[in-house]
Amino acid sequence: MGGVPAEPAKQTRRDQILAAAAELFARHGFHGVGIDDIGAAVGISGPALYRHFRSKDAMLGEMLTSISERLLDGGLNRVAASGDPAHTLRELIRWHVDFALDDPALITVQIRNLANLTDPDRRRVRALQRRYVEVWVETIRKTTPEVDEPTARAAAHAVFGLINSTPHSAHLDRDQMAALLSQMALASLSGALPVSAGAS
Amino acid sequence: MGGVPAEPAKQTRRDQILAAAAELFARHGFHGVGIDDIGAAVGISGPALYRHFRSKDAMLGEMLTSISERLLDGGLNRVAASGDPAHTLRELIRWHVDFALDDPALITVQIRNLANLTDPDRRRVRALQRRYVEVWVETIRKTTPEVDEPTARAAAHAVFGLINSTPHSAHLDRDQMAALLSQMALASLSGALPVSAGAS
DNA sequence: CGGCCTGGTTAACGCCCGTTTACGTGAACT
DNA sequence: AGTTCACGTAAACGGGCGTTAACCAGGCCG
Repeated sequence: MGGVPAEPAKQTRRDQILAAAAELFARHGFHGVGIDDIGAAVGISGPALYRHFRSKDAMLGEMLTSISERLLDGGLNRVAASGDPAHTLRELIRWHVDFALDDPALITVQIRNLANLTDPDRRRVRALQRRYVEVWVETIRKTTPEVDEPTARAAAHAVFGLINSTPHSAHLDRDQMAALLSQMALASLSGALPVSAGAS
Repeated sequence: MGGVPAEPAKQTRRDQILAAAAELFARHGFHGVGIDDIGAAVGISGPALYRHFRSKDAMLGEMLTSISERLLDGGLNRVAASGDPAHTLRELIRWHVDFALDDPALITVQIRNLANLTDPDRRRVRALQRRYVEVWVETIRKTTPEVDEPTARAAAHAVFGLINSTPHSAHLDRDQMAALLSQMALASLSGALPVSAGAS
């Protein structure tokens, strides 16, 4: 018990609110959650939130921006610390899988509530997301130079969809889930990408 | 064109409204779309919609129910008309890919707006979705009997996520997209499923 | 011709909910 | 001790929006 509760205290309230709000937004959607609900979730009631955030939209904005930044930063780090592209790709997959498994609520919110962002916030978030996608595209094309860029981009989106499916299943042990998703992601890329058949 | 416009005429208004509403819901979210917006999209204005639907929630309910029914029916048909499981699986993939590519708006709505359904509607939709997942799970387990049921279910969800990513990319030719998604889906299943490694 | 059903219209109602205001409290610093 | 500031509270405001009401045009049937 007698710990050192000094440094978490600074961030606690804001972050606590953001975490609670993320959970609620994920479950009920942005408009399905009232300001009072969010307050209640952290023990304070209603308009007290305005001591910490300018508006409800600002909460969502900050939430999605920070998610996108974290994703992008993690991706860039994996790429920077890498050897061959194949290894980098596996690292990217592992990174994204871990993220999705550790914060399913954030994933859900980011997917479902982009439309509820303020215009400038949405631009910011989209820009970050695009850069993150580019990290994947470059890595994919280094492992498999035959694929053209649009295909690589579509494949990246598909893999995101695959990994982000995690909030919908969730009835598997975390490690098993991580292994399954990683293997499927890798297989979907290495097994399908070189082939660009013309099916009609 | 002296055709036989008898039977389409009956459905037109309702379906036209549903189609327009689906497009709008997909883009702006259920609450981001006003009743007036939907009316404007089909040339009538506002409350005229109440001649065709009991409420705005009823529109969403009917929309999602019919999507789920169509998906399930299509799945059941492919399974019924099948030979070996491997072929059935490819048919299921093709079916889902075609659906997602032909109606990206419906896919988006179904993913993003489950939470906005009325409780009884949500139960109905979820029941249909579960049955659809079971169709996949059974087929998967017939092709690869070693995998346990929870894993097969998680894999099915992952494949849905992969295929349903289509609204996010969409900058590829339709046939190329179909081929890419089908190949990735198949690869993710056949390349990863037998392997159930214990990663830590 | 005259009534009825169908599918529109516009205006008004009423609620929900984000936001603002006015106010209170206790810790902290001078 | 007194001022200040961080953090809460409860009450009032105001707009947006789903829904309802009242009304109307036209096709069809008797």
